[in-house]
Amino acid sequence: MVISPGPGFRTLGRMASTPPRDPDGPDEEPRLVKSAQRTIQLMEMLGAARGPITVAELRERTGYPRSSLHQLLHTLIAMGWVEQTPDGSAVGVGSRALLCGTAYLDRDPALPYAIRTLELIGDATGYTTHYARLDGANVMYLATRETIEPRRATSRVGRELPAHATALGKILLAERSAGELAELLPEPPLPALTEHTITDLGELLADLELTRERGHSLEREQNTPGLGCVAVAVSYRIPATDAISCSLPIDAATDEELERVAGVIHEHAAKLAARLRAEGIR
Amino acid sequence: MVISPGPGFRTLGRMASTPPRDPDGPDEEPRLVKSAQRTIQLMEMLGAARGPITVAELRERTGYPRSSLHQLLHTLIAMGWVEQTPDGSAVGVGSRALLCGTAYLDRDPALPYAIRTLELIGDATGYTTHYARLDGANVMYLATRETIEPRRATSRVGRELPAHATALGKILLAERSAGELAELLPEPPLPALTEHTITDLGELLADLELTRERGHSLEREQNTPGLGCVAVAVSYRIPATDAISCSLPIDAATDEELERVAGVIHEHAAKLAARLRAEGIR
DNA sequence: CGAACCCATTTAGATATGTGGACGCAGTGC
DNA sequence: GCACTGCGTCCACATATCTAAATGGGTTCG
Repeated sequence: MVISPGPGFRTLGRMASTPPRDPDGPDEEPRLVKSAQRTIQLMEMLGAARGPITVAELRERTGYPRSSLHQLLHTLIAMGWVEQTPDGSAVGVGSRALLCGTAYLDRDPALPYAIRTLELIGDATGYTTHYARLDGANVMYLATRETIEPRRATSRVGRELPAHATALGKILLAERSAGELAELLPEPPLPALTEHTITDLGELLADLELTRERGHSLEREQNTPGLGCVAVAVSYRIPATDAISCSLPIDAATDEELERVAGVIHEHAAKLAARLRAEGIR
Repeated sequence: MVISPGPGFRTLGRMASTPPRDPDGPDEEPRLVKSAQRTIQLMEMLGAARGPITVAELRERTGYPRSSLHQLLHTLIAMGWVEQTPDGSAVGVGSRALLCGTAYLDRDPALPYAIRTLELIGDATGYTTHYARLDGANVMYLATRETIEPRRATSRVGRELPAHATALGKILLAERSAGELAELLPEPPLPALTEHTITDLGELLADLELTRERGHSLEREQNTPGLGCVAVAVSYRIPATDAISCSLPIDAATDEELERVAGVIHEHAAKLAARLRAEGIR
């Protein structure tokens, strides 16, 4: 029961009750559900961790009070979205989360076509091929067609890499206006994955301009030592959100070879886009 | 990192798989968080759907009041776990959920070894190979090594199929005692995926007995028309939770060929299990 | 052995959320 | 054009959750 205070004061606690929030964001969200937010944040934190992490560490990182955290974890464990290590000392993402997350792939009508295209490109070039989508400032791998030597480290479906450090990302960034880029990209300096990653914004913009003229994007060891990449956008949306790439061992990544591979990808990507448009997939 | 399959759970959570719908019993639920439960149930419902579904349909299936559902959806959309179709009329699983869910795969120390084993078996047999784990009454596919002709329909990582309808599931069920099976399996009749699926419990138990004697499990068109399967357990846990299978076109699935393939899987599965035990992966 | 510490759980009061109904809008059928 | 229907949003109260502090069990160290 709340005693309504004197004149002028009708707030219950809504104004003063934003302790752990961005004080800079002036845009008030239309009342998000705190428990739901925390639930999701917990899952994301568990997902971002290398392996199982202890409850104490979770508490530290989230700042949630002990009892609140325990209640949430109990709920998530009961539902199979969080699992405990056999000794019960640490927690990690559970199998139900995998089941649900991969449903994202099923939902995507473009993917079956994309996968077929990857097969064709893989056969034609002999290199590992990827299909990815721009997700904020990152690219997310949606499908992979490995060659004999699997490079699991970088290719797993569902993984994200910074867009500016990948050929896939750069061809997609090249479709955006300067304003969109400013909103999309993180504050410089851009994070570096290798010593070749472009970290300077001006340099990136110049590279994007070259990419636009060229029609495909290139990258040499900018995200993974020993690998080079060439990517082409799949234009079934404007701006394009999806792209296809081939990864080459750095020794094979000569200008001529990259050019040749780019041609192959271009051809298949154009056919794929035409097919998607024709199927009404937007 | 161990899925606790039914029994074997420890202190924290009780099994509470359903929404709060039985107030009659002596419910000693350790107070699950309602918003968190709903959040997860929403995600699971979205994940189980074929594609995007309308809010109205969600409301029908969940029974949540309109305003509550909208608040939750807003929260989930703001966090990227739910996405709206371009016209805003329907919702589906978002990309962040994929990112988080696939982290389950990264967390599993056995998987890198398993993937290498799949490559070897795939090369040796020429068939599509799967690595899967028992998850309740289902098997969950954790890794796949496709051959040229991808059978995406059944093989996607993260998907689950009823254990009794798959070779992978049957070899794992064969490791369980009658009591465990009774707890694990759904009420008969067992759900059928094809006309060949075993739906009778007695028949299944007889098949499991044969499987035990044989050392590997067999299946012909019990889950997918046109496909047969043979599977062997990976014994690095007791009872085994993981298994490896090969899928053969039904025409190729003669007794002799299945026997030959089983031998190959057996050999590699034994090596894999030995390696996992030696690495201290339990 | 005991003190100090860390942790999961419990509790009661302080907040945040859930709920049903009201409202305005848009599409539909007559 | 109008009533009807279904939807998303808003509101205020009833309810559920969150929080901080207290509790009790376990482990570590001197």
